[in-house]
Order: sequence, then C-alpha cells, then structure tokens
Amino acid sequence: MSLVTITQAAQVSGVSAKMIRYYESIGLIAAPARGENRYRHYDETALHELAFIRRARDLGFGFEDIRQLLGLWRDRQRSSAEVKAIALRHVAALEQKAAALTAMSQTLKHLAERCHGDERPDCPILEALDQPGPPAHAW
Amino acid sequence: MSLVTITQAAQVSGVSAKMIRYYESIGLIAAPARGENRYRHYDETALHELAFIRRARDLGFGFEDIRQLLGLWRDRQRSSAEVKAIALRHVAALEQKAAALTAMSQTLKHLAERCHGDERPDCPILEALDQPGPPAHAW
DNA sequence: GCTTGACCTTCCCATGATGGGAACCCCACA
DNA sequence: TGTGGGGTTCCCATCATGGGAAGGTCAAGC
Repeated sequence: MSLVTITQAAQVSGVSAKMIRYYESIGLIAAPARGENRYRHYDETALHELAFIRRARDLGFGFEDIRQLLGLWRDRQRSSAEVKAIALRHVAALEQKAAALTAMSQTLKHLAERCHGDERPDCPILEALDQPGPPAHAW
Repeated sequence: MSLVTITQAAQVSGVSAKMIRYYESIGLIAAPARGENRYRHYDETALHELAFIRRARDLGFGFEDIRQLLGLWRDRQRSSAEVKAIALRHVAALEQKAAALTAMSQTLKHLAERCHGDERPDCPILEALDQPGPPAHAW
C-alpha cells in the first residue's frame, strides 16, 4: 500500500491538488492521514475515489449526485435501481440544458443569417433585442 | 417623460431590482438620476436599455458581449458587421456547450440502458466510473 | 399627528466548481 | 547552508443571481 503526496495524487487521478483539498473541505472525500509534517498522504482507495469523482465530473454530475454515487459505489450490496435513477435524472437535466442552449443558438443563427453584416446599420439582431418580439421558436 | 422607481422599472423591464443595481455597479448601465430621498428613478431610455439587456441575457450573451452590443445599439452609425460577428461568435460558443452536454447525456443514456435497474448490484454506470474506460464517444 | 406597511438604500453572504496567489513551513540535495 | 520545489492555510476572483439585515422614507388610514 503506497502512500503518495497530494501532487502525486493529483497527477494519477486527474484532479488538481486545489480541488482535492476542496473536496475534502466539503466532505466529499474523507480527510486523509497526515505525516508528522502535516502533509496529506493518499492510499490506493483514496486515489481510486478521486479518479471516480473525476469521471463523474466529466459526465457533468454535481457534487450532491457524486456524493450519492460514491455511497452506492462503496456499498457492495447496493441495488442498481438507485444508481440508474440518479443517472436518468441527470440525463434529463443535461438534455434540458442542451435544448435551452440549442434554442438560443438557433434563434441567434436565424437572426444572423438575415443580417447583412456590412457597412449598413440595419440589423435584425439588434432589432430583435430592441423590441419585445415574438418568442424564439417563431423563427 | 415619466420617471419610475426601481421596482416599477423591474416590473416593466423584466430585470429584478437587485440585478438593476448590480448592472449599475459594474457599469453596464449608467447611474440614473436620484430624487432628494436618494431613490433612483428611471426614464424611458433606461427602461429600454434594461429590456434590451434582458433579451440579450435570454439569448445567453455574457456581460462583455452585452456591453458591446449596447454600444452598437446606441450608435446609429454602426455597421451591422460588428453585431453579426459578436452574434456568430456567440452562436459558436453556444453550439459547443450544447454539444458537450449532449455528449454527456448520450454517454450516460447508453450506460443507463444497459443497467438493469433492479435489486442486483451490477451496474455499467458505476463500472464506467470505476475504471478508466474508453472515451465517451466509444459508446 | 401617528401608526402601519410597503418601499427604498447600502452592505454582506451564498451559490458551483475552479483557479490564482500570498505567506509561511518543510525537506532533500549539492 | 543555501536553494528549489514541495507542502500548508487563507483570501480573493470568476458569472449571474438571490437572500437578508439594518436603517431611512413615503403614503394611506385612523
């Protein structure tokens, strides 16, 4: 069981040292053992958890979800139903955000297409911002 | 020229009073005239600008973009090319963010489909978080 | 005139996730 | 023994927004 410093833990887990300390401060991970010099050192399990968190973050999970996923991950007796529920809830949230962004970009794209983009001041984009025009999906 | 208080300005513009003060503090809008009681009062032009900002925010523009758009909007001699450039840059940013979210939700959706979601502990979702699996687009 | 309630003011704090940097301590190596 | 590269804590910044406290002000009803 090799013990590593925070910078080494950061390198192997892909989580910055800054974030590792932060995760500890909000109780997402347990406080690791300290040396006599008060340096943190991390064991295999801790490194594993950090990598887990890293991948969950890459999938856009927030800390509350990650907290629950970590709990389920540690529990060998867990039911996969809970994991699936968290994942599907998150999928719905991601899809909603993506749809909102897409709607914005579509609206703006259509406006930009109708904008000459030359020396003339006329511009449907500014006109749309100017007047309380119809909702976005009307374009 | 009717002058209104901040709460009335909030109601007609759709921007909260809190945000109106904030926009003023960061110099996004000019400081309005004050009454003897130091109450802010807003004229037609100010209300118009607030509504403009509101709609720009609805399209996802950040404050720096809005600052520039407001400048172009006030300038009757502006060229539409600058407006279009800002808009298209923003469209690209929105599309990129939307694509990132969609990629996450796709990955997670596929994993969830392969998860029984019953009493059994086996779960591809946790397995994916557990091991440094292939990148998301491999699913 | 006085109370009451609704409004205004400024100031501080919080979010979520992350980075930057200061000030200070510690260790290994030449 | 100096130097460089760790480690530690603490504060501040982001982006846009909301909550709330403490205190001043106004208008309406009695």
